[in-house]
Amino acid sequence: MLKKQLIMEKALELFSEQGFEATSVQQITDRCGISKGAFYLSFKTKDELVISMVDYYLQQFIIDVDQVVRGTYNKETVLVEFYKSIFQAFKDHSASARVFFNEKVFLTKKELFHKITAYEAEMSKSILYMLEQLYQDQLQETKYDVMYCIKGFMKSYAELFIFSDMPLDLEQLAKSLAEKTDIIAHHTTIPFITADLVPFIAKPCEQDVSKDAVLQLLEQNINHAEDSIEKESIELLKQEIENPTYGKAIIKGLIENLRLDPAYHWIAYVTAKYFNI
Amino acid sequence: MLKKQLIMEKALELFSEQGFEATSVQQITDRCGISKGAFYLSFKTKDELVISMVDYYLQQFIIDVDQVVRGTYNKETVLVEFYKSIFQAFKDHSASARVFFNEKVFLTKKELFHKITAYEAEMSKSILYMLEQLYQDQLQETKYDVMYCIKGFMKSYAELFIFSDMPLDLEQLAKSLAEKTDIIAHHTTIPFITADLVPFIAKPCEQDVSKDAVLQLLEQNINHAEDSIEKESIELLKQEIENPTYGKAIIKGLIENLRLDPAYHWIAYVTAKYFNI
DNA sequence: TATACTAATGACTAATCGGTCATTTGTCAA
DNA sequence: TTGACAAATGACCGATTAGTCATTAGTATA
Repeated sequence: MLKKQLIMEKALELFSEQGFEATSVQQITDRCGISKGAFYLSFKTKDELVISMVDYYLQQFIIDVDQVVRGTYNKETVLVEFYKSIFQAFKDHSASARVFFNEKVFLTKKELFHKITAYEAEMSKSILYMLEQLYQDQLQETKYDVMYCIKGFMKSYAELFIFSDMPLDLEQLAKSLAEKTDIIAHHTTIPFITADLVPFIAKPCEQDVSKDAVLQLLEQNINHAEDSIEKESIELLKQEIENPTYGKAIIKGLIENLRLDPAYHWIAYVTAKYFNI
Repeated sequence: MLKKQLIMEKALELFSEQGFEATSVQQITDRCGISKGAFYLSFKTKDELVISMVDYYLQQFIIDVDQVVRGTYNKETVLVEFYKSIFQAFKDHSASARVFFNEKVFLTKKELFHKITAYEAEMSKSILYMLEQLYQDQLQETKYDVMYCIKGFMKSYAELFIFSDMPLDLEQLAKSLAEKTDIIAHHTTIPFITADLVPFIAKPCEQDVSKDAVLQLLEQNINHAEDSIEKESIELLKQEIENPTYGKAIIKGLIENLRLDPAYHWIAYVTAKYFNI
């Protein structure tokens, strides 16, 4: 498992320097200080490496954003905190941001394109949730437009982090974009993305978390679990899905058990969605 | 010359389907219905093809935007016209937009990265010019931020054109984004990109058009010219650069001669910049 | 020490790449 | 019809690729 992480990190470096197609497995293993054979013990193919990397790096990003959005109860600061966490992530992980967001190296591989699109849709949901909490009914007509503006701000200002390493005042940037977002939200009168357009924009990704998908995810991870608390929590959540027994409090507790370990963040996130918690 | 265009068009199709590195010269020539050898009669290397494509497709885009910005004198409509032309271009050339803007396939090749960055900087200049004309002194502190917002709107909404082919109301989109731009311009109070930050952001590209660069460009194209008017105009402009003689009117006239032929749009654009016309 | 097992190696293969060049094809004027 | 020239071809080359597998190194148990 540690080997996998090493490979993913070094591969990310190389991908961000040279791109995906231009980076050979040999180069990756050289930088890792391992043999080519060892690579194929961790990943069946080069493509599988990339798929794992997308999951590894984008899940973290989505989770961070969602936690800020759902964890900040102060309406005055939630927008600022949102932008701060986004750009802090761009700053800390500029290599993966460059590879996965700005380049869309993987545009061509259908499976990966859908994966990335699905993660982007997750982020859109978090943003929409934030807007609904902030502006409630004031934003009926224009909330999708405001969301698109936010994503545009992100894409545009991310350049500053991705293509240069000059010191930037994150706090000031977050304040500036929060103000812009608030201005747009309050003053926009001409929407473009209307409710009837949304179904066509919504990308081919699971709108809701399906029962089978969650069960499969839990199944996959039940064996990796070493800590007994986590193993038991996963086991119990699996049973709960197949045969609902406990109340919300217990379910939430089990999920929180998982959320404590970064390795289970994603499971916690998805399971919470399934149970609407 | 026609062969070159055929190759560039078919290559663009393949690049947008599979990406640059993943597309082989063989595939390109197969789709063109020519032999591999014939390819190398038109382009010395695969890289040279890509460089030519960047010039061919991005120049058109920059010129279109600049013409709208400088040609629309009605302050009420310039923003709407600007967005309409941008998204019309995205709609008409979604393949090249996908390849050159959204993917940055060429991020890794230094030369190409600088080229694309330079073209983007050209567009930024056009946008800034538009903002200065529209808002004049009202936008001292925040004009760079507004420009970044505009570029963000473009990047975000361009998705709709690039990743789906549903019919969209261009007029409505342009009006909606024009309103958003106007709102941002009027209400923003917290700038992020301040004047002292700009020199660091400005990318390593020729800030002003250098004399030698223009001379070289004219030199290169003097032989391609078939129409005698155009050949003569280029010749005279070259002499004018080396030895200023005529007044603005004559120079502008010579440039306009070139602007009439799409093949010389770019030369006209650059030369006009050199003479500050 | 001997045995059994897994982890790790790197030489190897078959395929594909960008690019070359001797050869063929097509098109003129003579 | 011939000869001269340019346009076009595709077999071929060396280099590189993703992926394999017989072999070796390392480690734990008996």
